[in-house]
Amino acid sequence: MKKAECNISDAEWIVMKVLWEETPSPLTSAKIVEAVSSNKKWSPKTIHSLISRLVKKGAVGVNKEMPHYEYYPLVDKRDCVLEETRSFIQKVYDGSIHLMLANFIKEEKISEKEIEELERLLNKKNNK
Amino acid sequence: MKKAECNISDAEWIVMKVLWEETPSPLTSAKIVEAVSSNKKWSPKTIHSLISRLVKKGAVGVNKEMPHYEYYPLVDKRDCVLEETRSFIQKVYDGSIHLMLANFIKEEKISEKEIEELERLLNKKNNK
DNA sequence: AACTCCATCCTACAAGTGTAGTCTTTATTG
DNA sequence: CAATAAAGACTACACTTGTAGGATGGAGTT
Repeated sequence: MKKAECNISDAEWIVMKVLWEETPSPLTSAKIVEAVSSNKKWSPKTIHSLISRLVKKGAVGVNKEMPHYEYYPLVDKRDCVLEETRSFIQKVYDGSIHLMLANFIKEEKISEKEIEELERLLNKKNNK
Repeated sequence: MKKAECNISDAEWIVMKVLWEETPSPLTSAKIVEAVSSNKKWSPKTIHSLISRLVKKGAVGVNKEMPHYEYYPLVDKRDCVLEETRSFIQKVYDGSIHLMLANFIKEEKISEKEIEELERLLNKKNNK
C-alpha cells in the first residue's frame, strides 16, 4: 500500500470502502457495482466512471489478466482516514482535536455513557 | 442568522472564520484581507473573489451604506460546524461518531489524560 | 453462429473551486 | 487637484466532481 496522498472525493470514498472492506479482495466491477448499489442508487455507468478515476488517480490497481478485470485498493484505508480527519479538523477546528472534542461535548454529541465506554476501550488497550 | 445549508468550500472557510471571530463585527474587505493574510499568502484579489462568492451564496451579508462596504456573516458558525462534522463522519465513518472516537483512541489521537479532561468538561456541564 | 448484455474505453457537460486578472470608480496623499 | 492605490464588478481558466452516455468487442445463452 502506498503512503501517497489519497485525494478521494465523496463519491469515490463509497467505492473505496467497498474495496477496502469487501472480501475476497480483488473484485470485478460487477461485484463493486453490486456492493455499491445497496447503498447508492447510481447507474452502473457512474460506478464504472468512479472506478476508472480511482485507477487513474493511483488509488486502485487493476489485474488485467482476467477476462473481466479485477480491482483492488492501492492506498491504505488508515492513511486515507487519517488524512481526511486531519484536513477536516484543520478546516473546522484550526487543527485542534481538543477543540473538536470539547465542541462535541458542548453539542451533546458525546454522552457520558459514551465517555465511559471510551474509557473501557482505553483500558482494554492499556492492559492488553 | 439563517439556518440554511452552508456550502462553504475549504478556502471560503478561512474567510468565514475571520468574519465569525474577528471583532468588531462588520468588517471592510481591507480588514478581512489583513486578517486572512496572516494565515494565507493569497493575492488580495483572491480574497475579494472569495468574499464575493460568499455574498452570492448568501453566507455573507453586505452593508453598502459605507464608502467601503462592510461584510458580516449571515450563516451561523455552529450550524456550519455541525454540518461539516456530520458530512465528514458520514463519509469516513459511515455516520458513526462512536466508530470515529474508537478509531481516535486506537490511533492514540486521544490520550487517557484527554479523556479525563473531557470528563471534567462533562461534569462541569452536568453540575452547572 | 447469432444475439444480447455487459465491461472497457472515451467522451460529455454543468457546477463548483482555487486562484487570479481587467476595467472602472472612488479614496487618499503629496 | 493630480496621481496613485485600492475597492468593487465582472471575467478567466484549468481542474475536480457528480453523473452519466456512446461505441466497441468479448462472454454467455439459444
